[in-house]
Amino acid sequence: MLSQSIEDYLKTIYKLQHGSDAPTQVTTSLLAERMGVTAASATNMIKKLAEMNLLEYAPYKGVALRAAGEKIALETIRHHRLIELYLSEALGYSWDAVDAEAERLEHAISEEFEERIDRMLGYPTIGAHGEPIPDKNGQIEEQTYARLSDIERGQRAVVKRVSDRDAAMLRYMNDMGLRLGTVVKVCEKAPFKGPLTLLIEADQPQTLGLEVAHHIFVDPVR
Amino acid sequence: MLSQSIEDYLKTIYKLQHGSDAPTQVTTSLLAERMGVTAASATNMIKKLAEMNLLEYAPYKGVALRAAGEKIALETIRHHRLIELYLSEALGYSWDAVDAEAERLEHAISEEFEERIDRMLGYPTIGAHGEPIPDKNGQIEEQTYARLSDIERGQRAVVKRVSDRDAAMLRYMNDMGLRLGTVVKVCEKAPFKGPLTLLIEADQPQTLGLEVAHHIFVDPVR
DNA sequence: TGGTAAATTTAGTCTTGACTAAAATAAAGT
DNA sequence: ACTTTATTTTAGTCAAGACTAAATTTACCA
Repeated sequence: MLSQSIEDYLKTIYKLQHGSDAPTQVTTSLLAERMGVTAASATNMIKKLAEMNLLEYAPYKGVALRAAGEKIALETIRHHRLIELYLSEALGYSWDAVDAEAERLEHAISEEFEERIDRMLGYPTIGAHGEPIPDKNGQIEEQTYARLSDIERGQRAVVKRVSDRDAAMLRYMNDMGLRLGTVVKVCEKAPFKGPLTLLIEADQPQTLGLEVAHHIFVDPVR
Repeated sequence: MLSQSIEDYLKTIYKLQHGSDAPTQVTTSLLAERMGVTAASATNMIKKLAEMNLLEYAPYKGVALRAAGEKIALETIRHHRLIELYLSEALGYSWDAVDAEAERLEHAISEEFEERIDRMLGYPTIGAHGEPIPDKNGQIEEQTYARLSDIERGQRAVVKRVSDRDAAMLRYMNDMGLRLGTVVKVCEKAPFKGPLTLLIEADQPQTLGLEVAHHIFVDPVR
């Protein structure tokens, strides 16, 4: 059994490599920042993971997962996303609360637990925030969506995924009435990176800062 | 936040102090054995817990929980038993599988999780194996039942609780058809600590070794 | 009551994964 | 191309919680 810490590092590296922010290289400092540790600590762990053949390490350059490391990362992500969805569907957790809870549970559950909630949820492929859930074999379908911030004025779009990085932002989006599948229409876009005005289904128009819109992924309609 | 290890020690001490096996003293070696560590390791932890005022420690004699330690123990036990019941009721876990899963989950769940499953289960007071579940304030109603091994021939009794110490034994009891609430009748008792013959409700009579019967707690009827 | 066996504690080590401070390397600007 | 700055790595610590081996205490029995 691998330590919780190792699983977390691998998961974080995977998400950095495949995230929508598309970093060229996964550097030590970036990883350290995401893990909430110092760069020195990250270097230590990187060396250990490289030693275990879980990743490719070019000192001073960055890291990349090897097949074995990616497998573990995907298993961990699968656990995380299944638990998030379960918390949301079966226990009524809100969008912004599932991540923190899943963060701890993902390291504690057995294969049996995973299988039971997977079955109970009907073998889902999309998580609570719209992320793809890797299957048991570690297969994952990474999707690429447009950002709401890039949608043209007058365009309508379906909310497909939201970033789960910031719980407060998730709560804000939730309180605005945004859900997965919600159809939104961009009514206005203020100039100079100003806020956009959004119409959510039959609701009243609301303004939304670019920063938030940047973390909402949509599929334009028509 | 206290470490997982500390919670486990406190929980184990509580169970030793209040268990049906009624040990006179909770000794270092007994605690070490239950925790699966060496006596030296147990001594270290005991000293640390005494330092934290969580328990009373008389070197070479034994330990006893102080109020603060008991509170933590009961919170941990509450988590454990709520999770066990949830796994059993909501996820279809078998009697013998809940303990191992709960053992890891109990340290990972939040207060919110606890509250949600508590509500979902209807604020239960009895756990999956018949143990009392401490309430949110750490109040617990310890019950004392007779052991099936002590029941006289011809007597009928209701299964109220089973020991959860040995998963294999739990599985065996389960496969025999024993459940909480099951009414059993002792048909025969072989001499010299021999097996007893049991009639389970409308079933065929079955023989059961004393060792197992010792771990089944019942309420005699009539 | 003294001697031995069993239980307990002490002393010292190990591993994991964090940290700080210092050294080394890479990158960027003049 | 050289210097400054930022990033990364190295070196050395620390805390938690386990371990083994040795020393100590208790308990029991002759």
